[in-house]
Amino acid sequence: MKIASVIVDVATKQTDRSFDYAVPDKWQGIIQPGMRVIVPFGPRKVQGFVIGLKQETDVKRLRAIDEMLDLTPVLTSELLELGEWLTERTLCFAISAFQAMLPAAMKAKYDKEITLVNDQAVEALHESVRPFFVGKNCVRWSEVEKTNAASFFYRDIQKGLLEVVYLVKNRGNKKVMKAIKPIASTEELKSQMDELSKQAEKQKRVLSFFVQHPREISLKELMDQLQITQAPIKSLVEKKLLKETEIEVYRNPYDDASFAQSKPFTLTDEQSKAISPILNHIEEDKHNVFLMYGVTGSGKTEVYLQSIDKVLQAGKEAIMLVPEISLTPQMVKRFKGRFGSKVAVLHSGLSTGEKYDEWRKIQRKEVSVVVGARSAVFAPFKNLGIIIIDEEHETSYKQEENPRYHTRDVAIYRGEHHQCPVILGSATPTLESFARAQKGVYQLLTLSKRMNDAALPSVDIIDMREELRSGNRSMFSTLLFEKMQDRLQKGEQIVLFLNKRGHSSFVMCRDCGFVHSCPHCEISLTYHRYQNMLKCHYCGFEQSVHTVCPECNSDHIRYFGTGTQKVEEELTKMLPEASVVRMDVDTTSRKGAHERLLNKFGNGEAQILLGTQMIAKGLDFPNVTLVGVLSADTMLHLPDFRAAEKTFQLLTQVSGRAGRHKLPGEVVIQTYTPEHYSIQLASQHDYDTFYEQEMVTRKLHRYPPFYYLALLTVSHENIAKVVSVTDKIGQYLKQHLSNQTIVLGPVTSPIAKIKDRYRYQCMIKYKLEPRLIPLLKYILERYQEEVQQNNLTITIDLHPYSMM
DNA sequence: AGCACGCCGACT
DNA sequence: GTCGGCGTGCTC
Repeated sequence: MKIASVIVDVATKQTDRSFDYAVPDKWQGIIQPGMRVIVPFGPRKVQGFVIGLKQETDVKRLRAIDEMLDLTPVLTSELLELGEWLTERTLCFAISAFQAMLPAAMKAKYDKEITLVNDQAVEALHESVRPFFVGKNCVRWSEVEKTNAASFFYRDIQKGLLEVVYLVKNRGNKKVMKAIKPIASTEELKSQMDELSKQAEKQKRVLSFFVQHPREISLKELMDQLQITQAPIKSLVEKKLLKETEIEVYRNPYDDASFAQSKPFTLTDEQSKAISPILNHIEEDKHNVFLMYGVTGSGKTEVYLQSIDKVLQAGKEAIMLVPEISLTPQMVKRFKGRFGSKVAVLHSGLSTGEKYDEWRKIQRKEVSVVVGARSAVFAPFKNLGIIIIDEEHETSYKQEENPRYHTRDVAIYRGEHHQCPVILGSATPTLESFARAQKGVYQLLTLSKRMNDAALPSVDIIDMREELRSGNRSMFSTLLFEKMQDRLQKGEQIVLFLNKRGHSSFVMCRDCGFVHSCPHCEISLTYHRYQNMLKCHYCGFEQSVHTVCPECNSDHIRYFGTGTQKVEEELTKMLPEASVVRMDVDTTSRKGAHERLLNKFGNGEAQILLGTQMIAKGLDFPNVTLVGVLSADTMLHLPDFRAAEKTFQLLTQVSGRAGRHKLPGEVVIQTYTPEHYSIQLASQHDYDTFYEQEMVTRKLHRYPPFYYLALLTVSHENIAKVVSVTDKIGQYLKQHLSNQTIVLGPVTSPIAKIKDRYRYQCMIKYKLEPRLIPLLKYILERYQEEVQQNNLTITIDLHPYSMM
């Protein structure tokens, strides 16, 4: 095969196809589909993926592959096919699909180097260029860019004094260690040993070591073991008896030794009943999707663990997906405890290099279980036996950038390919999944009882309007405050939940109603007390706080709404004896902060854990007996048809943090809309009724699971442009789609402007619309010119999770 | 996306 | 007559 089809790393519509390259003779039979290569592309060099090999091409001026980046393919044939499927299904570029399947470390970085053609050229260089070449003959372009000498460089390049060299670099990569191995036979080593002079005592020791252990060993280890320095080893290397090599070492974010072995539990009757169809499917290599609907604390994890165990016994591999694993070191502990070094962990808390190392372990077949977040669904296993998605309803399973895929869809694709079961687990399944289970598309498995016969916590709903009327203006209701005092006295722990970070949600002038909003985004600024700044949570804009209103000069500036910072302040005032751990994006952004904060709470140093979304899931602390939800309605009023569902899920998940062990748990939910069914039903732990009721609403308003959705968003700096383009697209869709399909809009996005760009959208609701994808593709092509020239962007999200 | 090429106005 | 601005089109 002399010709390779390559997808190049240039994410544009025009280059979203394969380009043919000649395979140099030296790589004939070595280059395979799924490998990364460096190819010349126009005047520069880019990274690319080989997607196929062939003998012939119509291309007249073939160029040759420049470099091979991999010795074995990084994408298996299954993943190459999956990439194609993703491209089609999410309307993304092929290159984006491939890159999403690999760790970020494998993405190329580009740079240029400017080199001197010859030494004499220095004299002729422009005077502002010459200083760069003192004592060296090449300069990084990135260095030049920082200065204003760029144009003089161009001139000298044109004059032929300088030359441009394009570089393609692999990012942070393998970490290697020096190692030593014998290259002579054991006999030879022995005889050489005798020939050494008496003074070469240390060299003898080294040789005798390799006679006994004729294997590769790291230099450091060898030196430690024999209590010697590098010198004697070096001499032996020079004598060509030993060889210095490099071995790949893994950065080990989780030290395997530190995980206590955990033994399988005996399953309850309910668990055994749930697991048996899964085990059957594993035995018979059969694909099916199971929805494991189990209340919080019902022991879903143990079912996962034992299913995976079965898969490993069958010599196959397992993928375990969790929403965001850095949140649950507890989960990692359980998996490492059960499966030890067979487990790789992939999540956002790891550095680029660490992620790459974990990925390499999978590729090199050194592990057979992966525990990880969304992207771990692409783990390059070849013999998959099961895929499990825990907390199936979590929104983080949907990628909100290209390719906009849902982990569940990818998991099912791979499950079909490998003929293995896929398990979706949740206490509050998405309506889509539960409806499919009801229809028999998925097989429903139910766990209705908590482990250890623990009761579900009792829930009190507090009407905050009543509190206000009776004169309580604090953010804690009387009941919640009393209960908090009680727990502190008993030495038990409290979790407080509020899904708003920062201090206040908006700042308003009470005289004229002026609200501080971001000049680049149509959204109010949030006050951050710590830095005493107003911040935009969308674009990062910051400004200092005015003491007088910029509109009317009044000094009646008030801070409305409550964020985690404000609650923390209030807590230290009202309960000075309690130690509080605050967890939100602001306190957990630094690496390892997450785990540190959780440990502080876990080992009892703090009594109160206060946090946003991120503390709602997966945490399991036996001493927590009270959970307070400070404001249950913040989510309910978002412009999102899933608002009720998300509220229900969140309240149920948060409540589930209480009383998971011996001590009974209590939950206090504070709200301004206590009558809302999602709040009422969450307090009664009644998913089934919630499902019924929410389905009625969805049917009425023609939302999923009754209809599929597609969201098309157009953005541009000029509002008139956005409106006219969106309008044209809307018209076109309305004309060409079936009359059962509903095209809504164009309307402004929920956030009308982000980073100085106006945003309009069309929503498409459809049941059966085979022409939708071709039509959307056509639209993208049709507006390609404008996209390129005018900086217009069109984003299409098929099956969106967020309407923003 | 980059990058070259080419056309046009402003200047030595 | 030359430099540098930016619109246009191509990359196997």
